[in-house]
Amino acid sequence: MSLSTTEFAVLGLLCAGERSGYDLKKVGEKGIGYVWPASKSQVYTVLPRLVEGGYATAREVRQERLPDKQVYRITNRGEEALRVWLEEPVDYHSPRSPFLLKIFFGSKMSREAFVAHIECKREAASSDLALFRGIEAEIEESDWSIFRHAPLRWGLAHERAWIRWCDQVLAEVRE
Amino acid sequence: MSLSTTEFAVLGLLCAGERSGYDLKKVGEKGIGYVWPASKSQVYTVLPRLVEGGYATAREVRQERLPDKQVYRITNRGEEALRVWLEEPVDYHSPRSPFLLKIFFGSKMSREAFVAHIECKREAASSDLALFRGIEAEIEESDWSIFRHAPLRWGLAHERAWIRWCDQVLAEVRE
DNA sequence: ACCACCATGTAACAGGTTACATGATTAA
DNA sequence: TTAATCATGTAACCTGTTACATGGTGGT
Repeated sequence: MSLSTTEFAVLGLLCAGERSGYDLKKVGEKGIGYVWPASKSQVYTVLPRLVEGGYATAREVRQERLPDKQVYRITNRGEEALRVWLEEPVDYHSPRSPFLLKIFFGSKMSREAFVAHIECKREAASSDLALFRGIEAEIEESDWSIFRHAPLRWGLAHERAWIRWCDQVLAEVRE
Repeated sequence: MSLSTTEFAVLGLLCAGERSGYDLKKVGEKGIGYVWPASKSQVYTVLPRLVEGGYATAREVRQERLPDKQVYRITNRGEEALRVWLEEPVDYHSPRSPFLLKIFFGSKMSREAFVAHIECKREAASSDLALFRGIEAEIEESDWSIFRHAPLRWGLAHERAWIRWCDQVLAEVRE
């Protein structure tokens, strides 16, 4: 029985301590959210499978006022499986980009639509950049390790590269 | 009946003229391959669906020596559908990166494994960069439009950004 | 009164991958 | 003779998304 990437992502989050599905969904959004987004239902689907495979254990927690919940804890086996997976090489198949696909077929659309696409992408990149900068600022107070910093820095570099690219393309189209 | 991104990608390729499934698979590999890779079986699955929807027509071509083949041609309806889709805005949800996911959980792996990941990524980026540079050189002879140039230039910028990022991370880890 | 948050799940569906299956021709 | 190219498809499977379904608590 092998685990999916999402399952390993959940195991990774469980390393920080006991969590419910609901917690994971929230914690997941900020943090690994922009690296490996997972839908709520996917998280709930995955958790019992981890228990089944012996990678985690579940425990019911009774609450007053609030609904009862299932809380999951990673097992030794889970930690070991995570470590092994983490240390395995990744394969870098280029991720699909519907955006670049449209640009590629840019000759089949109106000039206005093409420009609009680039402008829109530029704005999206700007706003993501601002978002990442916000996170960066927060981090500087609390001190984060390189493992959190590095992906964030990629985010920053990536969005900046997109902005430069958009500007170049816009300049060329307008001349 | 709505089309998937792969179906639009195929329609886009069919704009250049009649093609068989086999042709598309090959043409697809170089060109849009690094922007929207499609497996052989996916192409063959998609083609009859395009015909069914009236976006393309199929015609059998008899060949001597070589096996007979189905050749597909885009219809007016197909061209129109493509144009409409192309001009629609894209949503930019951050693509999943198993690589960054592993980096994020870098504290759970050995230092050596971590360094190996970064070095490996750097090499992959270098070799992709070389590949893109090769394509760029070819292009300069034949003259390509901005629509082909722009995605390629993104590829170049992207790989260069990765290399810089890897170097930064390696420097930090080693100190 | 209404909305957001807590909390968990199921079912249907979409999109895609991998492996399986076949078989002639041609160049090294 | 071995492998690559031409040529097409099916079937099983995996992963993930969206919509559906429920219901109490607490703030504005």
